[in-house]
Amino acid sequence: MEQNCWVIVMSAKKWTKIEEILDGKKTDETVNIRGWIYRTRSSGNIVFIILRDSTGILQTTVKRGSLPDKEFDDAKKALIESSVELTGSVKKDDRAPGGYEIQVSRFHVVHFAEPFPITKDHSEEFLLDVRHLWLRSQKMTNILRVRSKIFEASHKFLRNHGYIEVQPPIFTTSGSEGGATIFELKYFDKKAYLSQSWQLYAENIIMAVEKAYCIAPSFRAEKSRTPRHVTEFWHLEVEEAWASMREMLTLGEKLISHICKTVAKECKRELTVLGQDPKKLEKITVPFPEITYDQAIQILQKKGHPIEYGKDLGILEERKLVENHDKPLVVTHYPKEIMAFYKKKDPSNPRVTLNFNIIANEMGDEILDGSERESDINEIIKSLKEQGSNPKDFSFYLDSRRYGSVPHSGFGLGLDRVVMWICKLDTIKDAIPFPRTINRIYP
RNA sequence: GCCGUCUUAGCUCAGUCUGGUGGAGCACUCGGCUGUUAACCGAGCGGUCGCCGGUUCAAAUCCGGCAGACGGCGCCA
Repeated sequence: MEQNCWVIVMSAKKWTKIEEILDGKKTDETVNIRGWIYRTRSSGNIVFIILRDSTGILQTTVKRGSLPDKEFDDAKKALIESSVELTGSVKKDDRAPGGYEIQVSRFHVVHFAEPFPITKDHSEEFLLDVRHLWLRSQKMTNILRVRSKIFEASHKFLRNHGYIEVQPPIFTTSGSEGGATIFELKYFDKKAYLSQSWQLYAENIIMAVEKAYCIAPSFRAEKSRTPRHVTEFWHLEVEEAWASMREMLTLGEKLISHICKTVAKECKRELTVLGQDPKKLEKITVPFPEITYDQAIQILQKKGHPIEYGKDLGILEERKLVENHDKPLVVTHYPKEIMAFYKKKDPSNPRVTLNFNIIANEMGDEILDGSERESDINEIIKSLKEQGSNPKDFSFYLDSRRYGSVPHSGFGLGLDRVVMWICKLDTIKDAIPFPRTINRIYP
């Protein structure tokens, strides 16, 4: 009964965020705060409890005699991650981490936590096993904030430029990147597949709305064991009728630049904690340096890196190319034979396609991939047959070339890789809250 | 798909080379401490040494097989 009254009284109170206290806005005031125990230490008749909320961490001191004995005893025995509500006086104190502390006069444990599995010694693998709990860490919280801002900036930018957000299906009947890497599942008594890309739908959608985009998960059953691959990733895709390769490339560069500048401006604190310098991101301005595939091969050979014309650029080549760059690098006009069927041949050089890749500086991996699309239905059917696909499975897609086909272009941006790049993460697994990889689908 | 490494307490690891009663730190429990900084001091709790087989008087340790995980490359965003 007594406890219920306390809850009612507490819930009527105003709650102060830890951030406000650390900013010095509440010094010498009495405040109510609530959160989770981040660290706790006791020494006889004083307990130091570092409390965490969504905005930061703050030391609180609980002294016997300054509050009811039962509350002192509760404070002493509450384990890490217990949830608490407390009242106390804010004091500036250099002995406290962050420079401020609360001297507690009331202490209410909302829930006594069981021993928290994450302690000071842990491996990357273990943290993935308990990812649902590790999300509470300062590192993951900061990443989630930056990630949210990247998504927000992307939506705003594209909408401001007149693109319509159109949601694609996730259940599909055919892939776009070749059959080997697609997830198959039972769809009642039929086979279905998880979407690898919205592109085949997008090329129809633009015949209606002209400028379209989506942000949706894409699924790839690639057995990739690298720090840059997850099987479920968030894909930002843009498709536009009448647009040339050059127009799409320019849009992609502007989008990336806009994301960087927005995050640099609005997530300064998070970036700094994560080890990224916001000033570096502010300097990601358009245009980006640009080379053709042919030039890339020449540069690599000149640097003494063994590669032959016609071989796709791997991570080692891409890293070499962006060495000492402070902006992403654009590579265009890859050989036709290593490109997907829908990429348009360059009329002035049929050996290559009108495509572009954007490689992130420092990280050295592809984040954006785009092209002008092949508009000749016979060329597409020929390419589909060459890659072993049955054109009949792509009938709805081919309709986009049957009824008023127009030149058009588009690109895909790997948002998780953008998060990884901007937050300077060692692995893409930390860029997404619950990563799915070749061996992990839990939690 | 190719190559490499690893598997011992809830977590992080030593111990394996050179076979002989399974260890440390953290976490947790109990005790001590009125200013700690992932506090400290003392005690306690905690194990099918990944699994199966072999060698041996004796295997965490040596040999064979299997499984799982991690890392690098390829494929891709």
